[in-house]
Amino acid sequence: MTSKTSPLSPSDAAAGYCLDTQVGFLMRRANQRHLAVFAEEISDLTPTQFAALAKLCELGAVSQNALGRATAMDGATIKGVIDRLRTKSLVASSPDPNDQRCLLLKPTAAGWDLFESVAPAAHQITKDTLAPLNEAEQTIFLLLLEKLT
Amino acid sequence: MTSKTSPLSPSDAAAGYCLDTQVGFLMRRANQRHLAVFAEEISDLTPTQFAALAKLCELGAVSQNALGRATAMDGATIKGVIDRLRTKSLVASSPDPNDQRCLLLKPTAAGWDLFESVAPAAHQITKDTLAPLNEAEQTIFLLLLEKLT
DNA sequence: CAAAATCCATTGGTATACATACAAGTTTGT
DNA sequence: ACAAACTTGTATGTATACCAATGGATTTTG
Repeated sequence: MTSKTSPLSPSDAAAGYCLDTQVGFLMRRANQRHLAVFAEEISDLTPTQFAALAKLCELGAVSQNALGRATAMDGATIKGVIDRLRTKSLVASSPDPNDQRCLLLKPTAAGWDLFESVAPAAHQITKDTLAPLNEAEQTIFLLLLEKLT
Repeated sequence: MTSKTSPLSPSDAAAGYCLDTQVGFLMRRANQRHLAVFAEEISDLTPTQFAALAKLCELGAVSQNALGRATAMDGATIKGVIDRLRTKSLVASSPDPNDQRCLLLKPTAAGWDLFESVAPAAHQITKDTLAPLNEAEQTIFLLLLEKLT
C-alpha cells in the first residue's frame, strides 16, 4: 500500500482520480442542463443576454462596465453582449454627460416589453432546472451555491 | 395586490425578478470561481483539456467522439480540445483498423506523465473549490449536484 | 497643481460550447 | 444484397468568457 507520511504520491493520486465525481465536472454538466432548459423556454435571448437585459431593467441606467460588474462579466464580454442587444434594438447607449469615459446604457421600450413578456418564462426556467430536487433540497442547494460565490 | 387566479402576470413576474438569486446566475458565478481556482493550481492545461486527458488516461484508447461523450462535450468541442492536446504532444491519434471512420486516441508518455504530476493538484482544486462549505455541506452539495445531472 | 493611479471602452487573441451541414464509412431493415 | 438510417470526423458560424494591451478621461496623491 501507500506510505502514510506523504499525503498522496502523484501516481496514487492519478489512480484515485475519478472525473465523474469532481465538482467542476458536475457543475459543468448541471449548467449544460440548465442552458438546455433555458433555450427551450426562451429562444429570443441567450441566458447571458437575458441576464444583462434583466439587470439593466432593474438598474435603469448604468455604464457598460458597471453593468458587467453587476452581471459578473468582464469588460470584453459585456461589450459583445451589449453590442448584440443593441443590434436587436433592446438596449440604447448614449454618452454620459457627467463622465466622458462612460457609455450610459438604458433598455429601449422594446427591451422593457421583451423583458416583461419573458419574465414568467424565466421563473419557469428556475423551477424546471431545480425540478429533480424536492423543495427542501432546492432551498439547501441555492443556499450552498450562494456560499460558494 | 395581485389576482390569485393567474399564476403571475408578466409585469408582476418582471417586478419580482431578481437575477442574483436565480440558479443559473449562481451556478455561473460558482463556476467562475472554480475556474479561477483551477487556473491557479494547474496552468499547463485548461479544465476542459485536463478532463479530456484524465478521461483518456482512464479509458486507455477510445475514439474522439466516444471521449467526447465520456466528458460531456459534443463532437465539435472535443475536436478542438484534442487538436490542442495533440499540438502539445500529450495525445496521439491513429486510424482504427476495425472502423475506418474512427480516430483512435491514446495518451502519449508525456500525456501520462503530465496527468500523474498534476493529479494531486486536481484533488486540491476540488478541495479549494468546496472550501467555503463544511464537510457535511460538501457532501450534500455534491449529492444534489449529481441529482441535477 | 502635477504625477501617479484608476477607470472606461475597445481591440486582439485563445478557448470553450453548441448548432448545422457534409462526406465517407457502417449498420439495419427488408 | 441493397437502400435507408445512422455514426464519425470535419468545417463553419455564433456566442460566451477571460487575459492583456491601448488610449482617453477622471480621481487620488504627493
